[in-house]
This record gives sequence, C-alpha cells and structure tokens, in this order.
Amino acid sequence: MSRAATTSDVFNAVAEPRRREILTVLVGCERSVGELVELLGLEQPSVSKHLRVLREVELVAARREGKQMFYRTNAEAIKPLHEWTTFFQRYWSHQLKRVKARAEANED
Amino acid sequence: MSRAATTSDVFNAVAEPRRREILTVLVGCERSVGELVELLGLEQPSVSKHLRVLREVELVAARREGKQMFYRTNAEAIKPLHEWTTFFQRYWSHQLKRVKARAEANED
DNA sequence: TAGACATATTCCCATAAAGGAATATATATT
DNA sequence: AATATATATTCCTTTATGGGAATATGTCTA
Repeated sequence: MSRAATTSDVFNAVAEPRRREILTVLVGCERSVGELVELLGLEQPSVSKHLRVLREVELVAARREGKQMFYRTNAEAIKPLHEWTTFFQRYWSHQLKRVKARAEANED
Repeated sequence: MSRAATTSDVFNAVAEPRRREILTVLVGCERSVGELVELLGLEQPSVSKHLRVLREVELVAARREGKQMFYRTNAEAIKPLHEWTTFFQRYWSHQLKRVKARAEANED
C-alpha cells in the first residue's frame, strides 16, 4: 500500500509545506487564486491543485465572485490537529518533574 | 517532484495514522518493539520501519537494553506542530467577533 | 456569439510511500 | 562457536504525490 491520500485527512493535507503556507496566508484574509499565485510564486495550476486538496478536507472555503474565486482558511478545521498536539503538551519542557512522575507511574 | 520525505520533517512524519498511534502509546511510557507489535497489531518490520521514521525526526528516542530496544516519545519534537496550530487558534469559534474584526482590518 | 480573462483539470513524469516476505544484524545463552 | 531471540533492513509491488505543460471550464465583455 502507498501513503494515505492527502485528501483523506487534515494531517495529510497539512504535511505539504506549500499548503501550510497557503493556510497561513488565507487566515483571516480572503484572497483570489491570482493573488495567491503572486504571493507564493507558484504556477497557477499548482496553486489550484493545492487549494483543491485543502478544500476537500475543508481547510479552506471558497466563494466565487465573477471570474474570480476567493479562498479563505477555515481555522476550525485545524482544531483537531491542535487538539492532538495538546495531548502531548504536558510532557514537554517546563514540567519535567510531572513528566517523570507520570512516566514512572506508567511503568508498572 | 513528489512530496517531501516523511523523514524530513515532523509534519510529514505525523501524517501517517499508525505513527500517531505509536507516539500516543509511547508518551510518558517506554515500550519495547515487541510490546508495540502486540499493542498495535502490526507486523514487526512495519513497526520497526515506522519507528525509524519517527526516530529520524526525533519524535522518538531509543535505548537498548540487552536484546531489546525501548522507545519513548520525545514530546518536545511535537512542539513545532503545536505552535503552528496555535497560530490559528484565535481564528476559530468562541472569538467570532475578533475574527471578523481582524478579517476586515486585513482587507484593505 | 466570439473573444478575453480567471481558474480548474488532465496527462505525463520522477519520486516517495507502506505493507509483505525474506533476510540481515545484534545480543544473550548454552 | 552454535543457536535462539529481538530488532532492523532490503527487496518487491502498488499507489499517491507534486510539478510542468497543455487543455478544459466558467464567466464577463464587446
């Protein structure tokens, strides 16, 4: 089997650096595809393809205005990712003591 | 060109569900490869390969004890992911008003 | 209706992926 | 040294990927 499809879940969609860049640009700020092409310095088809992936997992939403399509980041969709990482939060840095205690508790 | 290698950055390494599962199991709780094989119901080579990927991006650390290798999650390495998602936090749900204001401010 | 413009899709290519099977390596035990 | 045990690696196959080039679709304007 090959890698899971980028369109199958948010983790996969976000694994691609360009797409992360797009999400960063589009958060709280709608942009047309053309604007993105300029901002990112990518080919237009490339941008459209990334947007498609992002749209399929609902990381962005689109709106048509005449000939143009305006995209914006749907921050909500990033929440699952955030929550997943938050689970690990208590295990890093400024809580070394707790981490240790927990680790020892788990090692039966 | 294809996607960036899973071994090149944390986002990619974490895109694979089994690897996320491994990280969850190994946080605050050291386990041998054999234990992981049992817990996850995967083939041993498969587990070893996933662990290799995780080790290359330092998401896990390893320790040898006799014939066995014990792995544990290095939560620190998840921080970048957490920070990236945190950037979007202010844009979701319970702060709709702020989001709107921000969006309007950005649309010159 | 025929462009012109903005965006989306398709086709092709080289590369990377994950699982399975087989095999290699490392360590302990006899 | 020979064997058993635990883990790692390699080879193979199928599938997904992302970029580039070309083309298709959709929408506006003359």
